[in-house]
Amino acid sequence: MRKPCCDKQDTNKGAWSKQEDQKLIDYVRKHGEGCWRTLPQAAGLLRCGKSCRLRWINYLRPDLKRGNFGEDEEDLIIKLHALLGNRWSLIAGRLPGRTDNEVKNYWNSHLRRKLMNMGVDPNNHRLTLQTSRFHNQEHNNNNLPIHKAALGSGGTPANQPVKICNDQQQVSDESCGCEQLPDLNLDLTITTPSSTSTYSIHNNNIIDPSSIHNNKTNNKHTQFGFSRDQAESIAPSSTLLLFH
DNA sequence: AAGCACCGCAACCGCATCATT
DNA sequence: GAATGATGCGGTTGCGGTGCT
Repeated sequence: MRKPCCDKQDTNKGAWSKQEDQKLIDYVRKHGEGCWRTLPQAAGLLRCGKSCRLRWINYLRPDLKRGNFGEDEEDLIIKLHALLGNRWSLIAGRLPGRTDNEVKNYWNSHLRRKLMNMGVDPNNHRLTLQTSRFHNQEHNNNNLPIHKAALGSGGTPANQPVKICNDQQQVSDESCGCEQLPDLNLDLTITTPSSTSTYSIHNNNIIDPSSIHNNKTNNKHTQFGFSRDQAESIAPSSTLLLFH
């Protein structure tokens, strides 16, 4: 049986005070991140290490970008969620200055609803019947990706609630009478700001340029922020089609 | 102005994963 | 390979703010 991460009797819980914040900031500035377990005592905080870590990462870190998410960030989150699922830390890793908690909260409070209003199941990023039709029509009308078109300002289909085929149930294109989805010709490229390398997803194949060099790293995670295992386990979804 | 409902965010909790011995 | 400890992650909760009646 594992010991609890801290002695809960002697720790504060709940909102952080300014003094606590300042202590944490001072300590991390002096000693850097890490050793979260011993940090509270060393910094004179009556908090558990996990709590300190969370506070620092989600709120006190100097490189945090606070404020509303931009449209491009929204787009990226949706794309990445379609690729990665609820791997918030990986998604946040692609958004400079954003934390996993922030991205997760934003997804749950804004983007989920937006997608649902667009007739996209936020869990599997598949279109439902009504909006498939809408999508086809929309797609024919202009070449904007549906997310761009729908999330953009003005005249969004989100303004017009869309009937979902079947509550909580993934609706297959076939069962809804939609035409078969065309063969994927998806070319979604992910780049890191610090790297010229990319993962390309093309025709359902994930191409990792680094594999060419066969770098033997022990790291589970690649420099791209997610492992090849993860990337390879990603199944293409309808949302990705939207960006086709 | 008061009560209520809803929403967004910060924080907590439990489990998973990684590193070390 | 097993055991143990530290850290990271994702789901969930609870509180405070805001808008509506």
